[in-house]
Amino acid sequence: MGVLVVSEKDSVAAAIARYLGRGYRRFRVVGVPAYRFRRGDDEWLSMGLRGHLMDFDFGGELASWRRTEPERLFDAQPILVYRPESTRHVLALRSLAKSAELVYLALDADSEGEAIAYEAMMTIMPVNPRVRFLRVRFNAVTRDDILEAFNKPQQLDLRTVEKVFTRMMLDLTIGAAFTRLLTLSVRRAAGRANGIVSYGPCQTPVLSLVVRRALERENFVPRKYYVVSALVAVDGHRLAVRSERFEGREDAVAAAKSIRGSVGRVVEASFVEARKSPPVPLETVELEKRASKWLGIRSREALALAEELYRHGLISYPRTETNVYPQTLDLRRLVAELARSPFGWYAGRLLASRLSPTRGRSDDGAHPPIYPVRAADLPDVVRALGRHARKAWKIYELVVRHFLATLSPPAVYERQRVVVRVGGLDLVAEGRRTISEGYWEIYPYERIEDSPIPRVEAGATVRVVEVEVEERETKPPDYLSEAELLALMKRHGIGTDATMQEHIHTNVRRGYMNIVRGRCIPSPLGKALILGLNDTAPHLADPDVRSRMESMLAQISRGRADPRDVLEAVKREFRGYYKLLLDRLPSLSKSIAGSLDGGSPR
DNA sequence: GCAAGGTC
Repeated sequence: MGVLVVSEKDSVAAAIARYLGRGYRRFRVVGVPAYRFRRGDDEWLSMGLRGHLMDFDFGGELASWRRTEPERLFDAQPILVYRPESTRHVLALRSLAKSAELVYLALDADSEGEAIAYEAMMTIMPVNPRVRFLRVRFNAVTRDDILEAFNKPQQLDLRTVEKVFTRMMLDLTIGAAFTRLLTLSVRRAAGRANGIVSYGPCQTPVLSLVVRRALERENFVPRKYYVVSALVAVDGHRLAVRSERFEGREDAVAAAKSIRGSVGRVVEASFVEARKSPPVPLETVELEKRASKWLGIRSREALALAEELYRHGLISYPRTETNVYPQTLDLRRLVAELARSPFGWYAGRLLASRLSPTRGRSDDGAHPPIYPVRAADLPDVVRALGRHARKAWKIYELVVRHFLATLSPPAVYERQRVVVRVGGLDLVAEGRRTISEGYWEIYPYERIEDSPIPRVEAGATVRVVEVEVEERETKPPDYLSEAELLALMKRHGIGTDATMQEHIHTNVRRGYMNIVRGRCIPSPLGKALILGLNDTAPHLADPDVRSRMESMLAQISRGRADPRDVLEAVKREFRGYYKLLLDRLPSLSKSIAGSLDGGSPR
């Protein structure tokens, strides 16, 4: 019998051939890598796609921005077409499937995988109408998981396919309708012939988060406040202490005067042991946040570098929302492998202990967390990656250190707090002292420097040695950092692990914002767009539009809603917003056009 | 030329 296994990417196709067969041969069909092996009496083939084969688009008249009124897109039916860039994979798939009797759809075990499985099935059926299809689902590309999945084949989940296709149609319809409307009217108002003013249910809420913070910062009015700071003598130590805030200078001065040269008592002295747990296994968004915060590498570049490292077999698949190691992952073997790396001094030590990894709470069902696969040093990475090597090494190092940290003990430190009361005034000193470094030793990014205060006893007498009033000012919030933005996107459910950094980048590409030293600074255009939308149809820029849409879509895969009903309901909602925009279009486009002085949309 | 989601 002839059997074909279709997976989402070449790396998985190769792994399947390796685990299911006893030896395999790699070959190419129309340039696409494929694998041949025997299993029992059967002849098996395995090939990987490159994600989706198909996409929705507007055809004919609907493709014309000028001839079609954008609002008409809400009534139109987008068509499913093959992506031009997947031609070779379509041909290869048909060629390999032509004589198969059974096709295993071994795409990733997530929603997109279900849709891609359907696309593969649609592609094969015309050339081989009698073939049987089975769906296999595994949530880690390990021998055990894959063997088990093939022992328990399942059926394609058509409801999930419908959910994904509905989302694709909605995103296209909504994105195209608003982008065309905004673009054409802003061009008219600005007297320009080019430039795009886009709207999207992910990109625009992201921009809205950035603008919101920028406005908070720019509208911030600093306020002066005062604190009494003093140096007190206690038990032969000197201790720097500080009062709470005073709104008025006179009150602070009076309080300072009242304690000058006075004697008081320690009313609280707590020196308590506290622990900081090591991080949970690494998922994409965390990698991006940490790279931005600690390495100064932007999310988009961090993911691109991680992909390079993955392609060179140095780390596991970098697009994942899972932060729990699968049971089947041999952690000890990985640590042993890392013992040969520049981090071997630490890995070797871990090997001597029992390995108990931290664990998070999310599992995307398709990929394990990001972990190092192979030991490498800087020269190895330079040989493999060439010109990107320096930054790639920093990412690799982060992945290795993070992995080892998840297997390490917590950091233990002493949290110190002393309150002295002089007259009626409480003054506080806080400090900390490390007791045991724990995972900080391999994960210095999170290390907190010691700032110990002397150990004193409650009840001890204190004498004020020096006292002064400090004038301070409340500080405006900083622009949103990229790491904060990623965290907010995750919280609001905007985008996926693989796309979050793209939504940020789309805003940069469109000229809506810039990232300067890790901070997101909106441009006048970006601000004008968000302020304009907030004035006319605020729901369009609401950080929660995406998650509301997603929860409606989820009803489809749960079998609780008909896909056509969801499609119509969401379109009706957005068409309502479209009408609101139309009503105020002249002033909206004028204000956006006005923001373009000196800059232009891209 | 529009979006967001896969993959490289």
